[in-house]
Amino acid sequence: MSAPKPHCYSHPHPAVTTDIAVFTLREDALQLLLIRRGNPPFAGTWALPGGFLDIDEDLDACAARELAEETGVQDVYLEQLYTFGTVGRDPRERVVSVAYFALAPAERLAVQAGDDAADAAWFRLDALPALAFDHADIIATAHRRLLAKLDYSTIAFQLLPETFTLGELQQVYETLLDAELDKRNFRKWALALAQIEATGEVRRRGSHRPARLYRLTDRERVTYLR
Amino acid sequence: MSAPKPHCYSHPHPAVTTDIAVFTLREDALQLLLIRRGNPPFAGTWALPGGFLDIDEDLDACAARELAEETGVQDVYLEQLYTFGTVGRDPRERVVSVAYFALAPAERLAVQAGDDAADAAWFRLDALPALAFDHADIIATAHRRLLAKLDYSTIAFQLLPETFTLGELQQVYETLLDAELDKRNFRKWALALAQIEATGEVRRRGSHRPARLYRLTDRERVTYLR
DNA sequence: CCAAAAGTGTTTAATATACACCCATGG
DNA sequence: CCATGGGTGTATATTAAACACTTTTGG
Repeated sequence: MSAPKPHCYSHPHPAVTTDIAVFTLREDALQLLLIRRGNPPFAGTWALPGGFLDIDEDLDACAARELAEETGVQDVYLEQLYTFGTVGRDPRERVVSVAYFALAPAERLAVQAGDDAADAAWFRLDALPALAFDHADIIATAHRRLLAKLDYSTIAFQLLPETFTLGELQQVYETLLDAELDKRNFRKWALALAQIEATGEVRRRGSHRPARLYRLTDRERVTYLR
Repeated sequence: MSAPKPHCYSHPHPAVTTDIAVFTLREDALQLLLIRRGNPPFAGTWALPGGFLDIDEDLDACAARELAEETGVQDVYLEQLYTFGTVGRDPRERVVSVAYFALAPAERLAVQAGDDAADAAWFRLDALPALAFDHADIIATAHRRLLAKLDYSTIAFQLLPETFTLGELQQVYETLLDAELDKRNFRKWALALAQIEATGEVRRRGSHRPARLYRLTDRERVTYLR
């Protein structure tokens, strides 16, 4: 039943995996992408997408590949989060997992279960199911990091499509911070960052004044403030 | 010549190591602890202390153990930094290194080469020797993180002994920031943090007014500001 | 008495917060 | 014409920065 084991070392080696916490904003809520595990351990349980590092593959590449294979999600903002390696976190063998977190606008996310995953779906962060391994810890760490980075980086812009209105940007911050912000102060702040510029276009949506569209000046780049 | 290789897996596993960047303040400069490698690869070259993860050992424990074994340094503030896993960063085999950074007051550091290390010594951060592997990258990342954390945490207090004067605290910040700070503003800020309290004792050193001693209220704890 | 670091407040500038009305559109 | 979200400025409060002299000690 067991496969041949041709990869031998003079001292024991842990396995190395990546796990990815992908956040997006859907239905005015912060949501997280999970897969339902198709194989043991924890078969049938929801988990972060992720998997084993190929021996000739960089860590970032592994995260991007596993995410694409298991969920169909590609070309998102990916950032290394923290490495989880507690003994016993995986019942099969010693596994050290390099966790990533990812952000993407909901528009760009065509999710489809693949590969190892029986299913892939979005969950509101405030209504997560039971999770495999220590993935609840990883998610908590990722969420903390995301909130901390709001204060001193432009990371939240990664949750918006290429062009967006100031109202949409404000909604992103309001959802993430779970707080209402003053419209005039927010706009002053956002424009003073000098990270966005008007495209010159407007968006007409609904029966009200059209909204000016903006884009990042330094496209797809997260910059640090202060 | 080669050892037996009794540890076999059905797919190839990278090796996992920890490397530790220990900072201290000595001679009014930020200094880093390096070891001279005793064995290939890079035998004779300076490198960060570190080594292979034991299969039943947590990552933090590995960092603490390797640091103690190779340099004699114990009981320092240790924090996971970033995981470096570029293919080819170690010529022997695929190695993923979970890097840590550490801070300690110079007083507590009785450095002695051990184990794998032919020598252990402090280097000013602005005068580092050639380094093994990608350790120059790790050090640069650690230094960036240290400076970033100055702004929003009490991490710098880890570079001071249990009791210290406000003048010493100011020197820590001035050295790290490479800038002069206003004494009155600095003291106002430090006391407003509500992280330190006067011990009631004073220190007499040199022919001038004795300085009040302070300690952290929440001892050995790094807190986040703002 | 001299040198050296410790200790102490006030004024000014910069930044952040509070707050209310008109605009342009679709239906 | 009305409902809806877009767009705009000023006054106040808070926080940060600039700045100089007296104190205590050892030698």
